[in-house]
Amino acid sequence: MAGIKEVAERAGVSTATASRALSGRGHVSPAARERVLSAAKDLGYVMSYAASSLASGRSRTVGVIVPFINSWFFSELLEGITSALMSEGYDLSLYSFDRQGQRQRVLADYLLRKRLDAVVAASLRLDESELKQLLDVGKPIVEIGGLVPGVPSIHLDEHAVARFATEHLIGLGHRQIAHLGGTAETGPDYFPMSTDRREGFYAALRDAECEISPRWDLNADYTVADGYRKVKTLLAGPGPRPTALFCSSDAMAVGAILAARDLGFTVPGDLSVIGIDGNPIGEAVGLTTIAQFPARQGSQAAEILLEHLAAGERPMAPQSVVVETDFIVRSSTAVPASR
Amino acid sequence: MAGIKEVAERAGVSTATASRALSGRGHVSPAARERVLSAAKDLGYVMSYAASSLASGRSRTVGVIVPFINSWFFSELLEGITSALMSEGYDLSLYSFDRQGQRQRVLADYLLRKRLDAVVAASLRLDESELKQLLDVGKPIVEIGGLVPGVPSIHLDEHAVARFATEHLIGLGHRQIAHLGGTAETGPDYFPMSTDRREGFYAALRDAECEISPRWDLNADYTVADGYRKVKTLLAGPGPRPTALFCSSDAMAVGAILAARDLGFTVPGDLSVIGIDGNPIGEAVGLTTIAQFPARQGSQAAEILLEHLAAGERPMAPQSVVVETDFIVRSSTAVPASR
DNA sequence: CTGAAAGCGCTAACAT
DNA sequence: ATGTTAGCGCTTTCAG
Repeated sequence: MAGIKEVAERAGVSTATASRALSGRGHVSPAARERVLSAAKDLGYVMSYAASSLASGRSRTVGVIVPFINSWFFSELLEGITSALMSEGYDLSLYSFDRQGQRQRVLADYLLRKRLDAVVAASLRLDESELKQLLDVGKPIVEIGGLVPGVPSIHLDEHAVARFATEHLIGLGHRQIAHLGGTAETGPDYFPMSTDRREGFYAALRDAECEISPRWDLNADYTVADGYRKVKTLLAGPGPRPTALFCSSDAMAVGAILAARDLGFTVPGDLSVIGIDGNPIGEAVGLTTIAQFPARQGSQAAEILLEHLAAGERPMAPQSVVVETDFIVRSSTAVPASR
Repeated sequence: MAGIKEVAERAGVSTATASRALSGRGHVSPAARERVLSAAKDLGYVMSYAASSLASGRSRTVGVIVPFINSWFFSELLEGITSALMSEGYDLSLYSFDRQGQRQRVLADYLLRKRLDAVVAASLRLDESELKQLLDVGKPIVEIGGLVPGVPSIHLDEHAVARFATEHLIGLGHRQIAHLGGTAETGPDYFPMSTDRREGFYAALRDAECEISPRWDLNADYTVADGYRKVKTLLAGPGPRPTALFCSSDAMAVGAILAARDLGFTVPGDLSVIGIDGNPIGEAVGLTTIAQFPARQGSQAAEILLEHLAAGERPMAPQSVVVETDFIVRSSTAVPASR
């Protein structure tokens, strides 16, 4: 297998010039560059990343940490990050942990050493010392969907979005509105995702002086199945029923709609349902939702990092990007039936 | 930042011994090992993977190639691969391509060079020359869900599974059975996923001498939304309706059930529906399905690779593992209504 | 703009 | 069991 030495020889230049021509760093005469490039092509030259990385300190690899992969949001996110990274020739190293000392190992070993040029962390909860470590090492990092002081982040305005969704229901005339949020924690490693949404929801309720009932505050694990279960229990139970339901995710909202239908209720006739996400799964049940385009968030995060890496070593400005959302009105929300 | 040299010094041994103690390769006296390990801990030593990789030719990184990330099957797969890899301290490099020369670049640059120790390819269609390259380089590789001659693979017996599902419907008394398969291609890079399932379906139909109608042969893109659309068109259209429907994926089956319900049909009363996957999304609509546990497939693939890497360099035996499935009967299938 | 040469930090013979 | 030493293949000063 040909190395840079063979390429240089064939092109009649030194390995230094070959390296410069190949990497695009430093000046090389057009003629020399041309010869190097074609020599490389002739020989089927492929750079050794290990060697390059050892010598230069750059690895052309970005680490991505997610709480789990199999969820609509995070897999879309990954999709976006992957494509942004690949089109710049960067590698993506994927990490996901939720138990044991894996967290320590990943954060310490992988992030702190030359292995990674940058990190995108989704919902990752960094404590002070971890953050300090990362910043000390000078690794660019961006958070998606979580706030860590001092770290650039991309996220939606959870509070405002939840409030907006709730106000949509209120605007339609609903006063009895239930809340289906995410289960509190994904463990200590990651941010709970729906805390701010819950607050936005209640803020809207309070402003409109709607009744607030703890019986109408549900939590599920973000899946269709659990949303179905929890909402079925609520609707089938005794006591007054809400006329509308706010869900922290579309998947749970779909579960909720199916549960309502199974009990003989109509949506939106007997129950209006709104979700957050823009998960296509909602289409088939006509779910009204607020779309947040996670793939775009992912590629945006990657681009910020890539730009930073291209520009050089100055520390990252802790910018905070609030992503745009679309309000998608379908058929799951309507004015409440008059009683 | 401390290197192996400092660690060796502090432990009072040579770097060679330190290296051996740290990596576990070669013999080191318990005493020396102890001293090295504690010196490493004291200094917060973290190995440089670039250097290690350059010197040893091993990168402790496994490449994973998937057609896309955001689908239940592939993200479950990834989940399984990730956890198997992480628990052995391996890194996972994620690739996904569907256009441009990315394919070439990934296959040539990444797989052929020292960057990766092994590869798991999901549904990846390798042509002869690519395969030859990979085998020449001696990189262990396992395919999931696709057959490439000479490459070890993990997959279900698509034909048998589809046949089994179809025979379940036939066994209930159905004779008018429609087929909802996957759209033919994901591009030239990957295997179409449902070809064998389609054949198994028709084999069962032929054996039972059921009628076969091209009008009842649908294709969708594996999503709930598209399944919904296609089935709604079928059921709302003129002409005889099937009494049962076989779907190549649970997501499409869910779409089908929702479409049927929206048209006022009951499932399974007017239409029995069966899927393949074991996607939890089917739970909420009572979908009968054949579960295939992709996460398990992923970790199995990773374990095969890891074992091979641990054992040394002999070429991989092109074993072919057929994964187990579970038949999960819920409420979407029943005997046809007598007409 | 180009070349010579000194490493990057670790591993693996080889020798002891 | 341990130490010595020669690289792994590339990048990057530093001279020219």
